[in-house]
Amino acid sequence: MSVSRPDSIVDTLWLARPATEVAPDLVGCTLVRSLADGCCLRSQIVETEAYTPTDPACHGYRGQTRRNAAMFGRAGLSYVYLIYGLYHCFNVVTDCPGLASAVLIRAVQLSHLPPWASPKDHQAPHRAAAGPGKLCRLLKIDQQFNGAVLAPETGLWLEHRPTTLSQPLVQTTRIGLSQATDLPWRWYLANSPAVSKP
DNA sequence: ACAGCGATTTGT
DNA sequence: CAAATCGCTGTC
Repeated sequence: MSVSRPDSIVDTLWLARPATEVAPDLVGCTLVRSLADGCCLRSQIVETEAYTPTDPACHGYRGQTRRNAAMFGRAGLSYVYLIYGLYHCFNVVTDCPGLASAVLIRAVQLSHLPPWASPKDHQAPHRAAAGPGKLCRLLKIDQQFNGAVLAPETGLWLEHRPTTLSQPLVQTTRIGLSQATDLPWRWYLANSPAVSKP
């Protein structure tokens, strides 16, 4: 008899592929955040971007530093970094150890907002986690998760998506970059109100 | 050392 | 459109 945890992604093999293959497959997956007080937040990933070792826009493109070390780790780790000194961005590490490869989670949609969501979030609930910095703030994802394993034990993990997506997947260019702006490595769920920039 | 800038968000 | 504000990068 094994303890049933059928939905959590214990196996990380499917993440050990190039970020450009994993990124579209992460759309539609559930991102779960469980907090020490027992509060559990479930959200659907609606927008992702891929970053690869040969990609000038990738943080690891110019080699490993203390900040980006996690993205050189094994698939299934989380890479969290601070942007503009005040927002965190959350990535799922992919591909083989030694390769700087990750998928940025740009937007999620929550079924229920947590108590600490702002009044503005409640006015437009589907926009509350529309953006990489906003979703980290809302899900309380910060540097403590940098390099952490994505698993129920750490309080942050993935669950498989349904076999068929509710909407078609759209592939476009990435957002906010000054380099490699032409690579079509952004994916999002068509018609989703939770996407950072439809 | 130090200036400049970024996978962002918000308010003017 | 500018501010907020930390860490990495290139240059002096």
